[in-house]
Amino acid sequence: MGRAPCCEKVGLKKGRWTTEEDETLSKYIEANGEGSWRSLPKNAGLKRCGKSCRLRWINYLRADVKRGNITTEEEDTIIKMHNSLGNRWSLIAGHLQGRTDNEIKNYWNSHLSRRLHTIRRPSGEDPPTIVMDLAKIGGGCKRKGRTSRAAMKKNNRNNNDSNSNNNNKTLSSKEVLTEKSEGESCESGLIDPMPLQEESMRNDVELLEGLERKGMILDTDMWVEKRHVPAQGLILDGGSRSLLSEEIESSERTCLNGDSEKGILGPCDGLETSMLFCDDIMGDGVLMIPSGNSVVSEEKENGASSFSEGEMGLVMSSTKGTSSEERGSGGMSSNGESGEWYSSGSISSCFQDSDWVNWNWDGVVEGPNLSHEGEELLSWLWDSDNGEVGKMVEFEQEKALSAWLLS
DNA sequence: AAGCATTGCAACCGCGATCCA
DNA sequence: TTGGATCGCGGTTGCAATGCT
Repeated sequence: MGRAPCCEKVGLKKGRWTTEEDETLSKYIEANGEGSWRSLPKNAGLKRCGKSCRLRWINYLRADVKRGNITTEEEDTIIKMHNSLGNRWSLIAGHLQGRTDNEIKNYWNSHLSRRLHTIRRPSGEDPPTIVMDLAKIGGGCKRKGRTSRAAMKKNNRNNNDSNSNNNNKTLSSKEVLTEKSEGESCESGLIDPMPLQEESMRNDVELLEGLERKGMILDTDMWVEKRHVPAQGLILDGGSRSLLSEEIESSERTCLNGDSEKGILGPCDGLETSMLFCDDIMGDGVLMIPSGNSVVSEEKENGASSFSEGEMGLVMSSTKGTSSEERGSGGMSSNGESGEWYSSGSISSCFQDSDWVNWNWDGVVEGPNLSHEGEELLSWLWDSDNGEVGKMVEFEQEKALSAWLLS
């Protein structure tokens, strides 16, 4: 038996709320207060589900709901907090005055998630093959269809203030990101590096080379040509995934196992490689793990929900693949294997030695150690970003830490 | 001008958490 | 302690709005 419905659905109205319904709901709640959502529609004379009434009130009718566009400050806060907290929209919304979880969630899904990461592949012949830069996101190639409202507003703003962006102003990476993201054309995913990003790219190169020295796989060619999987795996972002997907799918030696809809690729007969794609915080992720282990099959059964918490840049060093269970929410593997993990909003710092943290699944679950989520939050706090964003969210960081501790 | 493609947002849905008798 | 009722959250869907061809 399933649970009882929250309300009698027969005869209830669905879809958009009319102004009359809004007025009715508002007047009733103003007179009687919030709560008792189940009985509210009947008492108020609304042919709506109680849940629908609650949602309408919380997301739209409440007096303290903030209208208008998400500001850049709010956007930065969202990004930072999402990096640490994952899809905990209500928690994030709690740090943004007047914003609802639904609004934050929608904004994330429609604006932020697809432009936070991308992959670059220099045309040069030398490795490293993969270069990632936070600011290289882009909405991809020129698209058809409606320009985003944000872009329209931006265009309007730019038209009104045509000189504002032509004065060699140094853009923050996010600004660059935003500028690049809206409907600009690109070629094969390659974008000329912005001056501001060159150092970051160098860091990426150095760090990725460092990881390669650690024996981790860094080179897509290695994957495509050698199909050799070292003892480690690497989660990449959506851009990496796309690139790898293209290359691997174009390879004769590769086959999809039919679970591609779930995001699982491989294992393939005769190959040593398995890949697990997972939706990640910033869109997509790729987890590369050795085939023949239990992780792949487990993930198939469980719908590849691992790593959906949204952490970015997880690096595995376990040879047996320990990460089959959900991370971040207590559902850790209990097989007691240990490894290393890292989380960051940028893969650049992902491979810095100092950022490597030894973890132990058992410890995460039951020991006094910080949970994964906590580690992430702390890593964010430790990662003293002296930039504007970092300053701006200091207070939010404190609140986030408090919220996390309380939770 | 019409149809198509795409976006963004409001709303719905299912489920876990919490409350309470 | 138990189980039903309710709340709250996050994922997903539907559709109006809008730009492009």
